[in-house]
Amino acid sequence: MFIDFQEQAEEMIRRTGDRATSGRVRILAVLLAEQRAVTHHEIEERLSGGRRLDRVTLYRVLEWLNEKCFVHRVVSDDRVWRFRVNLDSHPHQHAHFKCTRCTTVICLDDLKARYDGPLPAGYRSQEIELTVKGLCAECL
Amino acid sequence: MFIDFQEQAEEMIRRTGDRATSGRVRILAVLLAEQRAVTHHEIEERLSGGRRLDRVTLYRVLEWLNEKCFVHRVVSDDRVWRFRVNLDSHPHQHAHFKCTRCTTVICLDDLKARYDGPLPAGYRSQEIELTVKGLCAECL
DNA sequence: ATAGTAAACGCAACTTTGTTGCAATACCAC
DNA sequence: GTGGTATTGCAACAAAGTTGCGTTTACTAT
Repeated sequence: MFIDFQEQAEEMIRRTGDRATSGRVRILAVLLAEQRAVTHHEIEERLSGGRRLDRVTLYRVLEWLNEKCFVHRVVSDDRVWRFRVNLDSHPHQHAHFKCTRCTTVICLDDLKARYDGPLPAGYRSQEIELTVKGLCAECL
Repeated sequence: MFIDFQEQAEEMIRRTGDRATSGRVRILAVLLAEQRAVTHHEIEERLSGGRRLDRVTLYRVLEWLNEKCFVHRVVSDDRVWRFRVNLDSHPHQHAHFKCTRCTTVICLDDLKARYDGPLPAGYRSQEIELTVKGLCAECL
């Protein structure tokens, strides 16, 4: 098990063959340390300590991490993307839970989102997005 | 069955007791005529014929229609809200299909979105949002 | 260790989507 | 028709994300 997320992040990034820049390492480390889907804004806050990192760079790194399948995007009704690391034991196809009070998003790993119902003729399903909205333990 | 959506829209609105303004009638008529969830932008286009209608008014009318349960919002990963009329036979809790090529959104009325799996202890589910993404018959 | 080079980055400006405050207008009741 | 108030239109703002371009940085080859 990795204790140092920074180190783990760097190793993951190097394996892609692309450059292990300080921005990529720091951002992925933040995501690895987090247990839930975090917004662009939340990542920015957690990075505020070290060297300045531009908003745009953060957007581009997140897009890159998504391409490399290190993270996945979570959509929400507040029109803000959230990002979460894909651990090995974390399949891409799964549901999310969003608390309607504190807006925290977690992944429901236990469940593989499924849709077995009928689609109109000629339609083909590629991916499922399932969000359960409600109250988390803190807000209940 | 109503042939004139304008007329149907006006009647629906009058029953609320609120004012039947031309904006509300026209917007609801557009939504009644449509068989799918449409974006703010698409509604604007369909209204371009008549008198000028401000963007802001459109936003406010859509919010009002949502409050009155005449329409419901559909979330999507392009961060754009879509709106669809709630016909009587159209329960609020249902799934949506979004074509990944033409971005058209339809409602999967046959299916009542359900999530029976486990939530973490202390969590309570209020609402489900299920979107099936794939290719529609036109784009396949 | 050093230099060359392409990939990333930072900055500034822009776009899209949606919101707010306030004065002007248009519904509806009378 | 007249008047009061719910809506509207305008202008300005806000948040989230994107694009273009010159500068810096990380890797590669020496």
